[in-house]
Amino acid sequence: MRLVIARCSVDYEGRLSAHLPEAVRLIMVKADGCVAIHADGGAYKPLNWMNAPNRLVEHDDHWTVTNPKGEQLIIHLFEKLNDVSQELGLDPGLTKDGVEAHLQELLAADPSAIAQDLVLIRREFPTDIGPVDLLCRDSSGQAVAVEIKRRGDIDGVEQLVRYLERLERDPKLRGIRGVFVAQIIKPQAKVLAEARGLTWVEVNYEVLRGTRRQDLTLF
Amino acid sequence: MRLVIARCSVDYEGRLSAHLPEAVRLIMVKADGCVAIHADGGAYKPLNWMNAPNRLVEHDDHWTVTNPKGEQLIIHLFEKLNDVSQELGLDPGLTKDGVEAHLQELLAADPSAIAQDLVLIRREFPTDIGPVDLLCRDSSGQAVAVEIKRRGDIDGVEQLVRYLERLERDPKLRGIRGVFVAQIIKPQAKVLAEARGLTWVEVNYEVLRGTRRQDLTLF
DNA sequence: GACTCTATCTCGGTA
DNA sequence: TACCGAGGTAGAGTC
Repeated sequence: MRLVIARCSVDYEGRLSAHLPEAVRLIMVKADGCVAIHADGGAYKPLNWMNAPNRLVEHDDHWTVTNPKGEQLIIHLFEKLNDVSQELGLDPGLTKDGVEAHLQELLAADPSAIAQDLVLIRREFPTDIGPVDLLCRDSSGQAVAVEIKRRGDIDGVEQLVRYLERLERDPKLRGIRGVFVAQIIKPQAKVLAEARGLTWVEVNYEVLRGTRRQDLTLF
Repeated sequence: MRLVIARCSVDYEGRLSAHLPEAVRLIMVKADGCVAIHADGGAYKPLNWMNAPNRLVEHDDHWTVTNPKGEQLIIHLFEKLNDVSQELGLDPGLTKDGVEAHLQELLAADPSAIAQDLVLIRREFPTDIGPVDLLCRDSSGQAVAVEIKRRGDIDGVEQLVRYLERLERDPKLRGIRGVFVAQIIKPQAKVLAEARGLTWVEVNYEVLRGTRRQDLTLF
């Protein structure tokens, strides 16, 4: 990794045009070749960047970074205040807990957290436009498609509607209904879900995990 | 801005749990207090981070970063390889050109670029599931909802369909029709738009801007 | 390679 | 402040 602190101006031409007037900034060049230009504030997103793969050419007073799509970043350097290079080596990578996949695991293990009478048929039940998170049946034998999100947004409702359209064509699933499940569901998404004839349920990850742990320790 | 290159391990507890095993990484601390931990690859996104506002406490062998929501980042430092501090000063900021907002401005100023007989009623016309980009009328007095995208995708078509459903309920807008406008519309989106009874128009940003400039200089 | 979907999304706008 | 929508979304996984 190379870290250059310099007074510079930057121009990006690609999916849009963007210009940064002259100021002191950090230019970060990683081992994979990607370039990011950071100001001294404004969270982790750089002001401008170019992902790998790309070609970086250093001239006297400016650098050009070009990627295969023809997007281009031009960095004009007026004054270099610092220039450090350091090998970091490969990173072992991040492990996460508490994302949508975990929510899905917990609910698959115990669909009654969604509705008391639900029984799981399959996780990631395939349709020709992608897999439904959970396919269940209720006590009346009715098929139920469940879409799970960490945050319930309008997109998720649309996704479930698309799946239901497909699933309805399967004679074995005729009359299938949909449940939209998330930790928090936005008001718009609730309105849309109801307008589309779906029900929605908000669940709590911590409580679910707690319940599940109890289940596991009880037997 | 402070740049520390160190052998470290990192734990984040907050919206999820995340763990980084020991390795050499860049720790970036910006003037606003935000902290980001970068590996030497994987584009511009850090492995772990904590946005401002937060409180950073440095102990001998570890740092803790806590934000007001109770999220916490703990960085264990095993070996410091580099530690540079440099004032960058305030950044004048990025100027962009060619985003959806500009397209919307241009088309609001001259809806005839979409269809010759269109007259603007309102920009960002509100519905209970969000605002429609443009609400217009045509020469026959018919209401027309316009959804504008930089890139015309299936999502945008569905968005417009949702708005039309809502708008149709307003007696003053009964019979409203929809036009989907973008610089480039994907074939799938064109097909879906037509299937949903919408018309679509591809517009050219450069030409629009040119036309508008001409308008302005002509009078 | 194209498509799909998640995200500690980030970021800006607005009520 | 919270909510909503755009993004050069990025990044991961799948087909």
